[in-house]
Amino acid sequence: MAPKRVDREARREEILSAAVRVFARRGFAATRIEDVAAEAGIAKGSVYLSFGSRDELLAAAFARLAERSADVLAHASAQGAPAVERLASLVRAAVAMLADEPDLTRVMVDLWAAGRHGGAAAPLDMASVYREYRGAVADLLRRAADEGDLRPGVGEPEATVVVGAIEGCLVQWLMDPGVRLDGLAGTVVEVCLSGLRAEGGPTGP
Amino acid sequence: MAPKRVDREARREEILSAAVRVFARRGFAATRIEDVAAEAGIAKGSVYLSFGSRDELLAAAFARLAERSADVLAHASAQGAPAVERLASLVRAAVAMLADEPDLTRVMVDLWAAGRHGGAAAPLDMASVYREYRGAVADLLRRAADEGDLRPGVGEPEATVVVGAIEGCLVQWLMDPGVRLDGLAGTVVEVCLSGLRAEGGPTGP
Amino acid sequence: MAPKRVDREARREEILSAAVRVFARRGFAATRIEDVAAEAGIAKGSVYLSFGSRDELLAAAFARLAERSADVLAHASAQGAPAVERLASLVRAAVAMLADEPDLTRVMVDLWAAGRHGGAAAPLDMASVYREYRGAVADLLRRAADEGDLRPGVGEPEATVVVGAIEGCLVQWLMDPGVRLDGLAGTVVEVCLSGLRAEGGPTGP
Amino acid sequence: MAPKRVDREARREEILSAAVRVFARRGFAATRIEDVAAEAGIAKGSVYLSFGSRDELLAAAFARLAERSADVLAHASAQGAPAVERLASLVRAAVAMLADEPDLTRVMVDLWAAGRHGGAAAPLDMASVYREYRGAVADLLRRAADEGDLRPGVGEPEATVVVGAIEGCLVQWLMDPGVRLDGLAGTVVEVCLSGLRAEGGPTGP
DNA sequence: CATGAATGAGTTTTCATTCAT
DNA sequence: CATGAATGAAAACTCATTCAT
Repeated sequence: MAPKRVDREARREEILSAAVRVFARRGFAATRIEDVAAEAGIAKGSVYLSFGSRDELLAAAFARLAERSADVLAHASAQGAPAVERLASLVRAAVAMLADEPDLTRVMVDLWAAGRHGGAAAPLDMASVYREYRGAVADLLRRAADEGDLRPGVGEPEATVVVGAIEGCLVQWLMDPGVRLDGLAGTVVEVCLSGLRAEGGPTGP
Repeated sequence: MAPKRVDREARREEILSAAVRVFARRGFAATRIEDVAAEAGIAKGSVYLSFGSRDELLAAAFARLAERSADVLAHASAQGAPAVERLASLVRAAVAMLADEPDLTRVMVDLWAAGRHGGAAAPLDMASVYREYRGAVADLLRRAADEGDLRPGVGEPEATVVVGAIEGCLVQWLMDPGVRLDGLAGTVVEVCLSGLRAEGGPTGP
Repeated sequence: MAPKRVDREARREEILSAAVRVFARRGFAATRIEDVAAEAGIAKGSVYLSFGSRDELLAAAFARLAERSADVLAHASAQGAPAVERLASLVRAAVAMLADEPDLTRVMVDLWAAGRHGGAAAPLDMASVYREYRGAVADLLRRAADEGDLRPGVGEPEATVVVGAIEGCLVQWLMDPGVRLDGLAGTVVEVCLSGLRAEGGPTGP
Repeated sequence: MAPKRVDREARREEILSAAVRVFARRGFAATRIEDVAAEAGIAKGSVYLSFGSRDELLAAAFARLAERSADVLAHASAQGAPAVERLASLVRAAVAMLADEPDLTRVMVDLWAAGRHGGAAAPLDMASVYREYRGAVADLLRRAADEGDLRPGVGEPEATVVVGAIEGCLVQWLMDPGVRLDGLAGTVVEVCLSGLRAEGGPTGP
């Protein structure tokens, strides 16, 4: 009976992985349950032994992403280094996570679409995920300011831009795989934290 | 014949606007031709007098967006002011365009989704749109560096981040309307161009 | 627009009639929407222009039956003749109605089945139909007793048996078409009202 | 080997009883094999060790009913009392049987439905059951007439009405549990055999 | 041109039945 | 024998698209 639990869960993961691969390839909208089954090497009906509906597959993909995001945030909050560095680490970890799971990352756009309207079942609370990212980043920004490494007054709006920079690069990569995600983390840190202006150059826009 | 052309075009625009409104509300996936017709106050079949298919409606929405983007870029390249300022103007114009057309902006996520896979007819060349934005921004970044306002060596990667910052904030707003787009442009300019580091603070990451 | 209403209604009736024919032939459980469409000479999807679901077809059949029943009862209550005679008329009218619509009558058993459990949509309030029949019969029984034609004390239980006699003969006809419905009304009246006992024979069981 | 046979048979009966309970509750159409298995406390596949198919379960329920009916008829034909009394006994026995097995009785409507069309395997020969009932009743009616207790000329048609009265009351009870089956037997006997007309009242309709 | 009824391909979902463990 | 995961046939229902009026 113990193995049952394991098998059930393992099978669920297998199917979900297959689903994520197909979603990444064809997009959620164009993916039929049968495509997922074929990718997983099982019969159509078997998908329903692990997932209640097509939408539940997308919800599960979201859950996987949310879990990865939570991991990233958990690691980020555990250190004792200067806040700027911890912030840089957070950005790097977030990008690394996306790069580690390119298929899940490619599904992101479908999660956004499903998050905005609702496929009944799970509301896909995308909002929370970003809220937590922003919160963590804003917190580190403020600490870094306190530590004198960033200018005073930074907060939520700046955090939105930092988080946005990552997601926005992601969008460009999704639309045009020619855009590289490689150096992304470094560039984001550089641009957002160090700034682009010349040493001694003008301060404001 | 002239009025015919005008009428045809006007009707097409009316329907497209109706479609964009519904797409913004329900999402493209959940929008049926009949919903668009109802929103436009016409009969289902009449939509087909202006658009060849459901996908063509989305393609037209994309075209509208692409057109607005082109306008933004056209304006940006016409001035004689310092490049940093022109860059700031470009960011502001891009954000203003999105804010001016919130419904079209809300459809963006569906355009991204359709851009990534093939919605039959028009491939929705999202890639080009962002490529042009990046090109324009990268160009201005380099000029600004030449003019001594930004540090040397800035280019495509930095442009990707700047463009990404805008799109990424947009994503957050789409997921969570609580996020404000108001001051966005200013913050993006501030963060990306001026940088967040304290005056005299550390230079690199 | 007026013709629209008529056409819509006429089309609905046509489809319903087709459905009743197929239900009578194959039974509701074994009838696919496509069978109904084929019988009506239209396409599957067109059935859905008039009926929201398969169950709605059965509900509509029930409505038709309920309507016919109401007609029967309405006529029965309109006369000035002696109550026994009006009762006999009621029985005859009820049987005549069933004989007039043999297909609808054959569907009865499916309506009973659906009435006992519920195909969501319409609860198929079979109970009311029989309640009204019993009420009308009980009423006439009491009047006839008052008029001295029937023994005193007759009421609901006897009405249940009278109504039951009709339905029960129907059941036997449904199971075995060899059973004739022809003289049924007469026999029911004879058995129930006049009784089977010999003149001057024993009174009670 | 003997115990094997017994066990097999006992298990079959257990499952059948479970099936009848579920059929009574949900109706045959809405009952899945899994529901039956759950009610019987066994696994889905195990049902197939005793029954070849879902329809066979219904057929078995029919067989159980047919068996009970045969018992009723067997007892009825064994006595030496006056035919009217034996007839009254038969009616009472038939009603008592139904009252003893309310779930099986509730399944009746599904048996009727299945009897009228072909549920594959066994044709559920409902017709015979009623034919035998009618035969027995007609026989007793004729004897009672011969014995001078009922008027001459009674036969099949009257038997159909007597049998029908029982089944028809059953139908009303099925549709509306508020209808009581308690005094039913007595009322049927009273109405059909003694008649409702006032002593010395009019003879015919 | 405008309409909306008609069509039928396409999908999801269910569930009886099988069979390896 | 018992089990329940796996299968895939079957059906309901949807909706883009067409076209007669």
